[in-house]
Amino acid sequence: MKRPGSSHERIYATVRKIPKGRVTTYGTVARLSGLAGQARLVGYALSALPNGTVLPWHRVINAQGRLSLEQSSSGAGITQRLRLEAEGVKVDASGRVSLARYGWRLAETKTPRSRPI
DNA sequence: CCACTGACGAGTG
DNA sequence: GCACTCGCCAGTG
Repeated sequence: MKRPGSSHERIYATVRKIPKGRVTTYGTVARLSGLAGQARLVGYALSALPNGTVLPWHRVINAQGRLSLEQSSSGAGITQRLRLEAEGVKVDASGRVSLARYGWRLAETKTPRSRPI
């Protein structure tokens, strides 16, 4: 049953489920939160994150496998990159991440092929 | 209530 | 790979 609560809470709950060393896309988070097709809502929810909220938001990237924040030329983009690398996720110079390698859930289930680690 | 903006996704050229 | 368009929802003035 769906709870008429805030969509933000569902999104936060989903983001919290992302295992360490893995990344996922906004669309995936939206889907797992019951908000399929509303990837923008995820981005909006994360942008409205209260100060001091504990959430692995840095594991959420866009469908292109890039760090949206880094693209937007924001200081936070650097933080996301550092946090990902600290977890073992390799980030390209262009802020690109291999979804085929670190992709969580969808990418993992849809592409169960061997992962050249 | 209307217009604009925003951490997106998918499609098209 | 890049630029543009449409669709989606929420917040702000």
